[in-house]
Amino acid sequence: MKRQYWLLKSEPTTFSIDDLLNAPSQRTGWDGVRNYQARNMMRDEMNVGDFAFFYHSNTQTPAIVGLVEIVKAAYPDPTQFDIHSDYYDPKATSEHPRWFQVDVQFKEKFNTIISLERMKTIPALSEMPLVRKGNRLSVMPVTTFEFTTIMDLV
DNA sequence: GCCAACGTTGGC
DNA sequence: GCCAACGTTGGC
Repeated sequence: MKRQYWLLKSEPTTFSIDDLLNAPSQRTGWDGVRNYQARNMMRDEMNVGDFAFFYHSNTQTPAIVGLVEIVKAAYPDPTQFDIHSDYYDPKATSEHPRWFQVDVQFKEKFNTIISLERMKTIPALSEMPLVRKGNRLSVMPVTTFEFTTIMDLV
């Protein structure tokens, strides 16, 4: 199957690339996604073997900071059932889970981070939802062209 | 099913 | 901390 590319946003104060670097097996469940469009992409389109950029949002310098690989396809996000979790969803049941996550594996932490500011100046990246004002999607597709363009900047 | 009110995201 | 964008909720 042809490898697809994605971008995953995370607030570094919640979960950073270093948290992933230091995680057991450098692997984690990408939990907490609570947006239907983002969920649908994870659940319906992401495949094991796909690559995703790790993006730090809501921070001083928003930027792509690394690369991860999807190592487990979508399954119910356990935090939706955890009453003590910030991500608890009272309307979700194990019979009818509402939210899904994938597992990601650390691949690379970039020596050069690719800031949002820089990406906005690159014409080849102008179609990315990321660089458009007001975009809030936390999971978004990246084209092969955009992927190689960004990897050439690293 | 419309749409106003409200809440959240996330850059700045 | 502000606020634009936009998703969600709930009254009707």
